[in-house]
Amino acid sequence: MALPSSTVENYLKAIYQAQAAQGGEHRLVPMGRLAGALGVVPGTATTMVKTLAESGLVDYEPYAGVRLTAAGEKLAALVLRRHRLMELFLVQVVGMSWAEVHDEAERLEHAASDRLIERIDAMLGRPASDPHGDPIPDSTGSMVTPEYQTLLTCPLGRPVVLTRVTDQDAAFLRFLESSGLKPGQAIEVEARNAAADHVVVRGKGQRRIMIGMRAAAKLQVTPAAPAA
Amino acid sequence: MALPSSTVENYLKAIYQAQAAQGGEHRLVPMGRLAGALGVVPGTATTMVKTLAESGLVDYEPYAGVRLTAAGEKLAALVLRRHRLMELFLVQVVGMSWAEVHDEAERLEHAASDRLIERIDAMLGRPASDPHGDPIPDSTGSMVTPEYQTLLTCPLGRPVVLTRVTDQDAAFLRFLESSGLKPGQAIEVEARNAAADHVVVRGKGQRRIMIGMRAAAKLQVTPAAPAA
DNA sequence: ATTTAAATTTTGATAACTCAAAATGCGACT
DNA sequence: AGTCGCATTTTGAGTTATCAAAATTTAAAT
Repeated sequence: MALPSSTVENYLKAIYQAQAAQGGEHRLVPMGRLAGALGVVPGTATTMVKTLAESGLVDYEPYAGVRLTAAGEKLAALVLRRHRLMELFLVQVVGMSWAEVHDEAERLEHAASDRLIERIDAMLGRPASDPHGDPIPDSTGSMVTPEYQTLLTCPLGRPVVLTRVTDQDAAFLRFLESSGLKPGQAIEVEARNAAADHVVVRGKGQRRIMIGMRAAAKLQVTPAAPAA
Repeated sequence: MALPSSTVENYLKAIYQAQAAQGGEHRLVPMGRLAGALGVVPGTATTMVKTLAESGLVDYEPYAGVRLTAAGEKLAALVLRRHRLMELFLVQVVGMSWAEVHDEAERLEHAASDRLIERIDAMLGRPASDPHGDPIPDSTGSMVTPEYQTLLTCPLGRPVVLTRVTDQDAAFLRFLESSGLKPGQAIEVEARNAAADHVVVRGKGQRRIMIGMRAAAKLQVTPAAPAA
């Protein structure tokens, strides 16, 4: 079996992420959603998915959707591993900004050899997560995906740490950065106002920030570690 | 005009390097040679070259060969720039070995953005040459290609510095490395023996090495700088 | 139970790149 | 000058990935 083309890698990655976004491990991803995520028309996605199914990488149920097999899931996880290690490398070693590494990694992930990825992994000290807080699968393709609370669900007035940002849009990331909201930052949710559709956050030692609820749902937090 | 595909970039690079290898700037590269360099059958090269000619990147003379236009030459030089900066980066920053970076850079050169390349260039201090001693074009695509002597043409018994190695074969490079023959090394050609088809070299403070003349022609040197 | 709206699949084309093998042109050698 | 051999080009076909638009299926609404 030949190496998967970068198109195949992108389909697997998109299916993986759509499955994760839907919560259900075993839930089928509808074609329309997949096509949208990949920027192709639905007919194209149908065609490609049928060939992926023939390769044993996905299960395809006509008119219902698609889901990764164990083999497909492993491959997808390895693509994610390359992507996330590359992002962290670009930030920590090359000094690129948090906001601009996603697109770069999107292309480099298909070109980097296993050897290079292994080197980067070692160089960075086998990191557990990338600059957005997304977990990095290990070289066997297994990954722990902790469940975090979001700014919408965490307790009010309690210190928490911003842990993960589940959006790669550069403009959004630049906004967060300019507001001091990067993973690792200690923060506190001061108030939520459903009517105004916003959440009030304060970064430790920073000024108050108001964020729409749609955006707030993308910021995941963990309870602040008690002082040692 | 859309970005050139990596296929187009590879054709331009191969034509550039074939022209350089032929010495003549304006000499035509025959189709057979080009096809061989790219690992395709001659008919494929003919077809591609005709489309490159339509894009104004090359001049094509049927049955005679192909040559880069000014536009094609600039593009080729920028591909070479990405390749060579990437190689140097992989060696100096990532710590990969001299012998293994060529293939890696061969793929990364098509995926790296201008922004990343600029960052790498700055990070490395605007280097003039890559780990093999090949000159790195600047961001406008212009490059100075100094003419060096080789182990076959330099004076005997005179101290020189190994400056450039014009072969990317990993096994050959590993041999050179294990013999202490990397660019920058001070050496001296002790003898040449045409009948035996070999050259005797001694690295400063190292043991004597015999190299076949074919290989010796690929090692370029400059006169050793007089002690300051 | 029909009808209808939306999603999905199918069909027919296209673009980029490639090969195998037949046809052609070019230069060299008698 | 004529022919022979080799390089090159042409032809026909295949692969991968895509789109537009027609046909179909499913599920929801009346």
